[in-house]
Amino acid sequence: MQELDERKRKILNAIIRNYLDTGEPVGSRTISKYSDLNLSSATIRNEMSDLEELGYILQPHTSAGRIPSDKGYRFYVDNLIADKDREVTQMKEFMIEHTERVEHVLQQMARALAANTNYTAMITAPSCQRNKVKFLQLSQVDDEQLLAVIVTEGNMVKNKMISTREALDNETLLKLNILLNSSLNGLSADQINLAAITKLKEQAGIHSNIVSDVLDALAWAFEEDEELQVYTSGTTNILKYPELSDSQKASELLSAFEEKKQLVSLVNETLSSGEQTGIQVYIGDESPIQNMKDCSVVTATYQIGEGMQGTIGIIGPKRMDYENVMDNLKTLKVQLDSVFQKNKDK
Amino acid sequence: MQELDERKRKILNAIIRNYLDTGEPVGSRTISKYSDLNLSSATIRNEMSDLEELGYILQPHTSAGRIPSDKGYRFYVDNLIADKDREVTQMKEFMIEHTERVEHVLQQMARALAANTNYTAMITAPSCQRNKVKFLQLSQVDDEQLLAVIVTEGNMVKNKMISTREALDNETLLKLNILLNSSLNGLSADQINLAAITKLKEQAGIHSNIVSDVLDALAWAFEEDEELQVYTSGTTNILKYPELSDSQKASELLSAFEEKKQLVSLVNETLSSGEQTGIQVYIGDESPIQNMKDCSVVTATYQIGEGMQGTIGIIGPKRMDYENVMDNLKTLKVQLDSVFQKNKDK
DNA sequence: GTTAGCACTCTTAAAAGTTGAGTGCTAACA
DNA sequence: TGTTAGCACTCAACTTTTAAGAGTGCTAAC
Repeated sequence: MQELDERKRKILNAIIRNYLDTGEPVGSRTISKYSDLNLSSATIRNEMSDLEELGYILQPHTSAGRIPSDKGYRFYVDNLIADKDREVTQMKEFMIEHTERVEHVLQQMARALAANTNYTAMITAPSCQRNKVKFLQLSQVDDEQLLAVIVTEGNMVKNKMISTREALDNETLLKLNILLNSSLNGLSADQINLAAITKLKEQAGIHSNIVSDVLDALAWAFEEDEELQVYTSGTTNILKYPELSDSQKASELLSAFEEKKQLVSLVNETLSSGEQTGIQVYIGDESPIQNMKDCSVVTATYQIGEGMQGTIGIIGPKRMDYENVMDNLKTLKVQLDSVFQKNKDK
Repeated sequence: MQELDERKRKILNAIIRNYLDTGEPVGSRTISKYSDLNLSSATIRNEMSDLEELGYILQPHTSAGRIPSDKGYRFYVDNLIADKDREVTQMKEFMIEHTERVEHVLQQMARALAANTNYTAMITAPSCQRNKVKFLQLSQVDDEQLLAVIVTEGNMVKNKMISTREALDNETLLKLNILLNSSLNGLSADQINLAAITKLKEQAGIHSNIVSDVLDALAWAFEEDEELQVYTSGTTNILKYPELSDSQKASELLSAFEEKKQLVSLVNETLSSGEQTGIQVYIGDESPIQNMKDCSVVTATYQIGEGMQGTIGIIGPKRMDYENVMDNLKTLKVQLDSVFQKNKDK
């Protein structure tokens, strides 16, 4: 029924674990001694030969040990990792009791994650696509400029300058603010449709052009959010792994981290994967980002009610410590969930 | 009178220019053929021997060509670079006509600079140390949270959440806003002294604790500004230069770029150097950042009236194209000056 | 089915040899 | 006195050789 019997699984497991440790191809003798199978190296060799034929492991060259193939890693991730109960990590101390700027929390998280794992960490701010406006305010900053401040449910603060022909008087401003708040509060981006906009403009009367600008600002804020808010940390960690640190590959990878836009496709892929509760693992070519074909990427989404969600990701060599990484991600995911939940309850 | 006669200067110049091109030690024969001095390699050798004794050039090992020493580069930068008139670069197109968020402008600038030079670029936002408050507003975001929005003269927007025990009514909020604006507008950080604070609190009456929080927020905003607002681009460019791209050095440098805090000392050094109009060049050990002892750093400050200023920097190998870099910086400096000036005039 | 043994392969590291750019020095020249 | 040609010498970098070691596949015996 199964492609791999118990013994083959044990051997594959042993090979991969060993390779994760050392980064060196692992030979039959090593397994024979290391594992609790009590088999001679010759027997292991036979099994390895089978495993290679089945595509789970491969030889970098004749008469070298074996290394896991992408398929091998995949099997490992799917079947061989024990789902061990995770303890609370020291990350907890980064949790902020009082409401702080979300951006800082995320940057801290990324830092902790990178330090914990020795790989590269990325975190995106919760996507605002279906996020709700909590508070909105226009202020006259100087004669020709209005400042629009937008606060979302998740306590993200956005602001945008709006140029105007001339200053508005206080009363008008007050009215506009009341109007905007009463009309838009509690609405998410996709709830602000044409009908709502038309009605709003109608009510604004001669100031409908300002309303227009505010809506633009709103759209811009949401959009910017989705495109750019990616926090990374530990990008230089990849230099620690010889298989990634040659000039060519390292440069490509680091550029991808610097130009955060590229990371967005990773996020989109993760978000749209349906697998929203668990953890996503992309091994080698499975990754949506071409530059990362020599890496593995592990992602998780964290969620806040109402479909608002963000992504956490770890990028490292294929031989990353999947168990530890997945563990870390799970923990962080839970914590982020609860942080944002708390803020929301307040 | 001069330590170096005309011929030695020419030879030194030729050596450095050649080395900048190739990155390889340059030998006597090369100079003999390449320069317009019409001297045999033997003569050049004699001169080189002198130059070495004087400390301007050095040999990586016996029987290799010569490379410039830090002192050599220094002489080159100070004396040998022609101060050519710079044309308008394509950077102009990044100039934003309408008032946009400063952060974006700076990030764009950094990108352009890095692309232009093939080195790493950094730009700091104008320091707020002596920056003035232009506008300040408190808003009740929800029952327990106030949002303080601060806009400075340079159109930097800062915001900070303030937790309160209970919601304030509209009228109180209005009064507080008026009080804060009338008291603080036009003041710079160092003008908000104890006397001003005491008076302000007095006027705030029972809400003096909120005023306290606002002042904290203000201090925090200014502080954060100074510590973190550094935009970098092209960090991976250093991998293009073999002398910097070995794992060890590259990793140190890239970490410095990632942890932007380290770059702050560079800024402080530059700002406090007095040399406010021109361009500062740190060669090798001259750099205030230890990690950069194998690099050269070129910085410029741009200014906005009232002592508000920021820093632009280029980090690259010692054999960077100083002429081009200094040119780029000068151009950008002028343009930044004018952009901010324009915003201010508006 | 498992294991021991052996011949064979292939990488890696070290050693030895080769090359060539570049120097320093000396002696001759203008 | 400054310049140049010539030559012996040095040293990094490259190539080749050699040796060692890890690991395999296969066969034959248990």
